Amino acid sequence: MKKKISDSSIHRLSLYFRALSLFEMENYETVSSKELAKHEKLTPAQIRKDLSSFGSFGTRGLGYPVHELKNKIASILGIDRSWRVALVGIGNIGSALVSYKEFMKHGFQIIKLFDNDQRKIGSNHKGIIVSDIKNIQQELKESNIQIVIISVPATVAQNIVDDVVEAGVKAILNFAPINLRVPDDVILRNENMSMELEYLSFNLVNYSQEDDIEEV
Amino acid sequence: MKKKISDSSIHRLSLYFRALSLFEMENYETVSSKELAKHEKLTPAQIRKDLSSFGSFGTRGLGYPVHELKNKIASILGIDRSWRVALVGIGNIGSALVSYKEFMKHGFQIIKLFDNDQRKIGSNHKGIIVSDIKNIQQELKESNIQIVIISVPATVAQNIVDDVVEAGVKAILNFAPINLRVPDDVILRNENMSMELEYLSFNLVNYSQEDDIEEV
DNA sequence: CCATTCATGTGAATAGCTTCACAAGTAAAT
DNA sequence: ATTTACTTGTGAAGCTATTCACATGAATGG
Ligand SMILES: NC(=O)c1ccc[n+]([C@@H]2O[C@H](COP(=O)([O-])OP(=O)(O)OC[C@H]3O[C@@H](n4cnc5c(N)ncnc54)[C@H](O)[C@@H]3O)[C@@H](O)[C@H]2O)c1
Ligand SMILES: NC(=O)c1ccc[n+]([C@@H]2O[C@H](COP(=O)([O-])OP(=O)(O)OC[C@H]3O[C@@H](n4cnc5c(N)ncnc54)[C@H](O)[C@@H]3O)[C@@H](O)[C@H]2O)c1
Repeated sequence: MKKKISDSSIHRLSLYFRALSLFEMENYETVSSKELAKHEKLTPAQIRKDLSSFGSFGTRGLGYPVHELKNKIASILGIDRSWRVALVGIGNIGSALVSYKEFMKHGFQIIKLFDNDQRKIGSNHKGIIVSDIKNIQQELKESNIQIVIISVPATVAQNIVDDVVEAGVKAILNFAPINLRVPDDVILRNENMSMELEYLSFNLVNYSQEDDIEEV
Repeated sequence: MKKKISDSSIHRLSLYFRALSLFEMENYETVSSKELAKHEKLTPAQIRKDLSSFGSFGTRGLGYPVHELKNKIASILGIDRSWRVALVGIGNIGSALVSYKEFMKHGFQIIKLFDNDQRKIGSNHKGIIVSDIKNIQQELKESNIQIVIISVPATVAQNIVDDVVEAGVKAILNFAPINLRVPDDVILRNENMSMELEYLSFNLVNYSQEDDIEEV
């Protein structure tokens, strides 16, 4: 029976991968949990705990082998392979995402684009011809798409997601600010930028230095 | 002494605000924690707990007054006012963010843009003239900027953040995939889209239905 | 070869967050 | 006025995540 890995632990694995990539470029042979922790502002114990749920990768007294651990984490995260990704809604944010090279580097290949705007359908974005949203179910299946990115207005997102789910896609990354309903076997993540700005304003209002006098 | 509010609780406040806005548009007078919970896939108890750290806003037997609670949460989150925001790096993602109307609606006004590309400096984006990055410190101070969005390549992000911090800005939203160092009194949030895709691939690899047979 | 230093891996302890469960308050119907 | 149906607000319980602390093992230097 596999142990359930927490969401935060998964996210930290991404950080470790990123840090290890940098250490590798600087020709480090090994790196300790202490060094990794400093780099990503975490605690050494947490890094060791996180890694220990997947095996023993380090050497006592020495640390972790950079290259090897990086590959191991890539395999754990599933970024040692290629993922077939489609994106729906080639507007402001959609276009930015299609141009983002980092995705490709981590194995996420955007190979299909969908929109409902006649001016966009048939046009070429980074070598991909934009398909008509009408054909989405058929084309997702044909291209064997595994992950779909949603970057359409919130009002139409649920309808599109229903189609995407019906086409058998099991993983969705949503940029529309709306709580989408998907079946239990579909993994949904939301990217909500307003939320992060609101986090900042909350802290500015409630915890910034000037307010301290009120707390006495 | 103020009680420390958890990050997840702050994020949920944003969800409540969004849900209440919808309920308000549908002319609901009141809404129960149960209804809110269903809307955002949370538990009623959690919503009541979250709200209770800021006061008693509901009426037993009836629920919460939609309009009033929405305003109250807006005030708690600090989105009942206007924030002066600057954005650095008018590339793919930067341009998308400048065009994003949702930010404005929640009080985040992007009023300054910076870049180091001569072709972009002086050009007009949504009514804002792009400034030379060289003058960032002076112009941030002059315009009394409170929040800065970083959308430059990771390699130059730390340098820019150092300037931003020196100019007295206390809140930063970073899109570059790098761990930026800021003093303790500066609030930093990172928006990392690769991380979310990696979360999806992790779950596809580790928990999707097809793998279940391996777990027996 | 032995002492010293370093750093992992992991149970145990602690801290933090979520859910439970219920007393208490409100509204509406009769 | 009383009953019924509802829903809040909140201590307490339960659960999850993080940190502590140390036994264990590896490398280095004299
Ligand atoms: N622009 C941003 O920086 C930003 C940031 C965060 C979130 N978002 C969210 O991302 C989504 C898109 O934002 P945007 O700024 O890119 O908007 P946009 O209007 O520029 O793009 C939306 C695209 O979706 C297409 N579209 C509309 N209805 C469709 C349908 N039924 N089927 C297929 N395509 C359809 C449009 O033709 C357009 O190309 C929105 O939900 C927005 O809230 C945007
Ligand atoms: N494109 C995306 O969808 C996306 C998604 C997530 C994160 N990001 C991150 O956002 C950042 C920007 O990505 P992008 O795709 O928009 O890249 P981009 O190259 O299109 O844009 C970068 C912009 O920054 C400007 N710039 C470069 N150096 C600068 C400096 N020293 N001072 C001021 N401006 C400078 C460039 O002129 C350019 O306009 C990167 O860190 C990237 O990893 C991008």
